[in-house]
Amino acid sequence: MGKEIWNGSDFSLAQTVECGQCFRFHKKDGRYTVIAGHRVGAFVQEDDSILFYGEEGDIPFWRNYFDWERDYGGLKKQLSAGDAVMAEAISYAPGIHLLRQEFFEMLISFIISQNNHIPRIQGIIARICERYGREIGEGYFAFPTPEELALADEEALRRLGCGFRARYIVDAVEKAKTKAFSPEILQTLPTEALRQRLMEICGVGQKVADCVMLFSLGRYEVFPADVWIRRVMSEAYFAGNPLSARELQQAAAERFGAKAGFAQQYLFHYGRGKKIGK
DNA sequence: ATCCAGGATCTCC
DNA sequence: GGAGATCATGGA
Repeated sequence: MGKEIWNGSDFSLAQTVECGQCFRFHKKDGRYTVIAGHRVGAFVQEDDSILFYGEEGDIPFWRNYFDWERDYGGLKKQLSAGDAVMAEAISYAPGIHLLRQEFFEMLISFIISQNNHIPRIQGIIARICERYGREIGEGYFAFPTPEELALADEEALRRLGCGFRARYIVDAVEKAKTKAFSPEILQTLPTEALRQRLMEICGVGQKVADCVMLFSLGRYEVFPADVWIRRVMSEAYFAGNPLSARELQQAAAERFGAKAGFAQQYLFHYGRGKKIGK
């Protein structure tokens, strides 16, 4: 029997897990098994109640992981005010929370994400974990640490399907082993300096850096702009006209300010789900 | 089968 | 500093 570990509105387990921000979960008749770092937990949602099946001691971790303490009701109200497109995007999936994921896992995962499909990204990450991560019970594998993934050379990563991203991962792992790229040190940097530091890694451009900052370092003001976000922003606010990266970032900053990262996730899931602009 | 994906890099102007 | 080709791979 599951233990109720959360009860509240403004949260959907399915929407949060399936909106494209995390890649390691399995769904089986309404029950989501989520793997985060070296932890695995299973969850079922019944109305506003979240039931948990897993290690009792991990509950504080999962409460933080799902970002349950934040006032999403107030956040959504603020983002929707005077913005019909944003309001529609939020109503499309009003239960999305931004997960608080692990730094190294996000770094490698979003390097893999470039010019790639989400199902394929999930497959590559799963193979990396099975090959280099340690087993954490009944067929589940932790995401490898930088030291563990350092055992993989470029050729081995290519065999797992990484393609041209293999050498990017090698460089990312090499840097992630150094203190300068530890999340603790990175977290001391202001956002722009942090972005530039991450972009020192070969294969990390602004989009990947922004995803890492948003999903693992709590930089909620950043606005990762992928193909779907470009389409949605173009359709929603610029009458379908293409816009430069600078124009897009400026529009997001003006409209969404310090909450741009949340806006981005609602817009991304909405645009991708409804194939806006495609 | 052909297209394309939560882009980044390299080249060339 | 901006536009265009190129990069591996396999799901759709």
